Amino acid sequence: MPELPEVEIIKQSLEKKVKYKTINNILVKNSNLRFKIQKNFIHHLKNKKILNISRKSKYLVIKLEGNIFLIIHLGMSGTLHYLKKKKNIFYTNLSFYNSMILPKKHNHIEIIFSEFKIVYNDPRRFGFFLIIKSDHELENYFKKIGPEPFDQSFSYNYLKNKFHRKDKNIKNFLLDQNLVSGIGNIYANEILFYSKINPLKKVKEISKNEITKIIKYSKKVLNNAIKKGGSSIKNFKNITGINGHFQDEFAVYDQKGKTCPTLNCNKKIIKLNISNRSTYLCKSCQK
DNA sequence: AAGAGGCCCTGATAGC
DNA sequence: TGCTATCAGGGCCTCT
Repeated sequence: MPELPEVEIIKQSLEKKVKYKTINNILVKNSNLRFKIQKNFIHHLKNKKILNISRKSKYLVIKLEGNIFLIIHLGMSGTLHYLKKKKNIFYTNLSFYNSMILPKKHNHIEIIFSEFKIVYNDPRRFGFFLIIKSDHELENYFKKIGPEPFDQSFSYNYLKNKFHRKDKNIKNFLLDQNLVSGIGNIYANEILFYSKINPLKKVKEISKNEITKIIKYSKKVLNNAIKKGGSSIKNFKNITGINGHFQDEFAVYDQKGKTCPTLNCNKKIIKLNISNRSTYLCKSCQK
């Protein structure tokens, strides 16, 4: 579900609630997430104060006392929910992603604080929680992950080198987290539309001018999505509170059959399947 | 050895 | 209404 902008929104709201707070307890109701919850998971988190919350591409990184890091990845369907305590009862107040009422099923992990708790819900269980025990190990964990579009190292020369003689198409390149991180299927479609590049174009064929556009629009699209609070699609039925609004501005994603938003282009948006991911484009604008 | 596709899993929706 | 098939925001693993 969440790509870089959604994880950034979650990070910001989570930070407000949990920074400098101490974890009282952890409840693991289902340890079978993408990866099995580690054996000493609870031990490493219990009674630890949260010192910092950061985001690395689509990962949340929570730093705790004692050089312990909790990595959370939300996979396709993971959401975090803030529940406030009143007279020893936890009330749903606000979720970090969708602001929906806490679903009845698939609440796998609860992180309990004195005045509230954070509940992790994930129907598909593609997400995971992982404990990392040192700075060194953390550095190592993210070693293979490519730069995010906001990084200095996501530069013209970086892309020029990575594109050189490579047969990969540009859509798959943007989705490969080892090459550039944080972009998922929605934003890959959007970035290529604004860059006027056909998703099937081989990266070795991409021009200098197009490289510049990819860099420009990767930042622009992601930044704009963050400003709009991310994209909330496929909402649950009972929603209260804050949603993201970027889905209202999709140029091509999920817009099959609609008219291309480019001025004076009257062609329809088409849908292709590339490596089993839905791909939307305007054949006339994207060459 | 790079690159494409299968697969992990549940739920929503479309079509019959 | 109720069945079946298809699809979904990710990414690891296995094939070729």
